[in-house]
Amino acid sequence: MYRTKSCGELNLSNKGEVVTLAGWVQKNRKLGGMTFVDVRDRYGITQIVFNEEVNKELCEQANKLGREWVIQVTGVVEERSSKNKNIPTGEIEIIVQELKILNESEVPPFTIEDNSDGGDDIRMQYRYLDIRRNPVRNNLELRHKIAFEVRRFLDSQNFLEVETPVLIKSTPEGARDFIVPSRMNPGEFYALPQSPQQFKQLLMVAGIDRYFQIVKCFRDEDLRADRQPEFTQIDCEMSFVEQEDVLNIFEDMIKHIFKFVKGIDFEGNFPRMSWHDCMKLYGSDKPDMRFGMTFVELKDLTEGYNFPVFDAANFVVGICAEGCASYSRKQIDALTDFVKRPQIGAKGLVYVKYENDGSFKSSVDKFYDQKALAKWAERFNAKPGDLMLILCGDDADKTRKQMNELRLEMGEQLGLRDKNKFAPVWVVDFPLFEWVEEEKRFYAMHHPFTSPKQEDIQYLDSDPGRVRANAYDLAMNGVELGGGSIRIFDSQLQNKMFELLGFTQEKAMDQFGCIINAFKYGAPPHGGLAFGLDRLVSMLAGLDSIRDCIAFPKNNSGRDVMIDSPSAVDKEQLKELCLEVKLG
RNA sequence: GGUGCGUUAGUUCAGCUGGUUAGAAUACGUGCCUGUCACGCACGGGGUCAGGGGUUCGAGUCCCCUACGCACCGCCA
Repeated sequence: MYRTKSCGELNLSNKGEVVTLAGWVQKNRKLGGMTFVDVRDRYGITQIVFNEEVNKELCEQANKLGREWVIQVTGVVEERSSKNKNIPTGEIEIIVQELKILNESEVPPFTIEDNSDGGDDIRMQYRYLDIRRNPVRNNLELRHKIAFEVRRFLDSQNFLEVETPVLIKSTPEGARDFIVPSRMNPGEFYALPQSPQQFKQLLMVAGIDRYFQIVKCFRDEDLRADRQPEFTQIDCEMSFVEQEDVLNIFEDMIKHIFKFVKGIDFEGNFPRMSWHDCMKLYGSDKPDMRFGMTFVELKDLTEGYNFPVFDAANFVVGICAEGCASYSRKQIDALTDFVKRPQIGAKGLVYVKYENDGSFKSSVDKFYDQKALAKWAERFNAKPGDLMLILCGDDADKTRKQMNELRLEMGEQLGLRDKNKFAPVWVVDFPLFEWVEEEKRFYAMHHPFTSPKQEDIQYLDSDPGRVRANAYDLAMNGVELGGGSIRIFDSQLQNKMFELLGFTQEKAMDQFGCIINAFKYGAPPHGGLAFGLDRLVSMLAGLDSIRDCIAFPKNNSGRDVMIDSPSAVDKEQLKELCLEVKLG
């Protein structure tokens, strides 16, 4: 037996026991004839002591120990004469009788401590050392707990976890597929699933009326701090349900996770907001509801004052930053630069300070008198001391998007984006279609199986852009945690959708033939959703990047710098696959 | 495909307007130190300044290209 106790569990109640511990050398402190060594394992750190006067040979051996050597020690648990209140085992230490070096270690490239001196790059390259650190391991433990609670909750609700294949069929709609060549079928390829969408719907046809799966999904698109090419979804589908049922069950699931993982109770039900209102008030379909500062539209109030910039724009929108009238010229210039960055692309920023004496001071004083500005302030519901920030543009959607960035930046600056506060919102009534100008055609905003709202079916032909879908997202703190929809289960309506999306019958059969056929055999009404597990974990852990809660993540260019993938393959392998690589 | 920032010791960084031998902290090594726990003290080793090209009497510093990293835009049904 390598150990009788872990390095995190001993305390005064174990005084006098003879124990054996195994772990890594965290630190070696020599004080003259005495040597203290911290031994670390997954559970904690325990101090072991060597004394030259008691056993010189053992002490000399201890002095040779280097960081991250793996050792096994046997000794007696004793009360410390000077205690360390900062760690759970700080009241005891082990008087070592036997020391065995199980393995030596090279000096690690960075320090294995909570505040490591290593940067992201080198920590990813040596991720197996990084995971020895508490912050990273804690994230993995939290991830485990969340996945565990998801299973516990869904099991209690009669959901069945079913595995679906990873080698499936490529469909050109949506994100790019990762493709996998088939040796036994030369010239043909599998695709890795972007989601198990079709399979979970087929499971509904198969009578598995409550399905879920915690499953890897793959999308060959560019990465972000919150996007990895392979990521994990909590994928769910239910039969004989309406939107209301789905929202309620999964709201309960999210509440269950927060309660049992973090001890957080939400007050009442999650608010719901239509997609249209979200865009109008927040300029985003994943609004950060931790703070207000909602959009106020001003175009009508700006007209008739010969301010060329606003007169030339179709759309004028602003936010009111409470108590920010004291912002300096420098601070406002910085905000102007912020919105003018190419990523945001605004031409400029108009400000109006509502001074404490009740007067207004603005960047457009030349055009608007105090009376006009007072009317603006009224619409903003502004108080003396507030700062109004205004953007304009021709494209209302684009301008709202820019204002969204500014709103989030102001929320950040004012400390309103508290990581310990969680503000969920169900975004509902998404449009069914999205017009893609470059291709002059409609695309399914969610996916082609999403059902239109019953009352909007009448506009399918005349005004497709007006049709709303039974689709929904759960947003929290400005992050899209998940989303889904009620699916079409009527073959005729499904065919109509394919037609509107520009699929010929042949193309629809080629890509979705299986599900079209399956729906001929008694498809139940069904719907579902999927949550991003990585995002959920990062949210609960307060992380800025989902990488920090993934054991072995990929870097910005989709590379695993630890195992150095992707990589070239042997010519023989390519030959077997009938493939030839030609780099442009 | 694009934009911005970055690349200097094992690591994290500083290095000003171009000017002697490129610094700090930490890590590492050696010695001292009997209650440390971010131990302390002393000494020491450690650099292709990402790579290439250019400007200059002179480049870590300025310019261009390439590579890599991070953030973002496009993209992500």
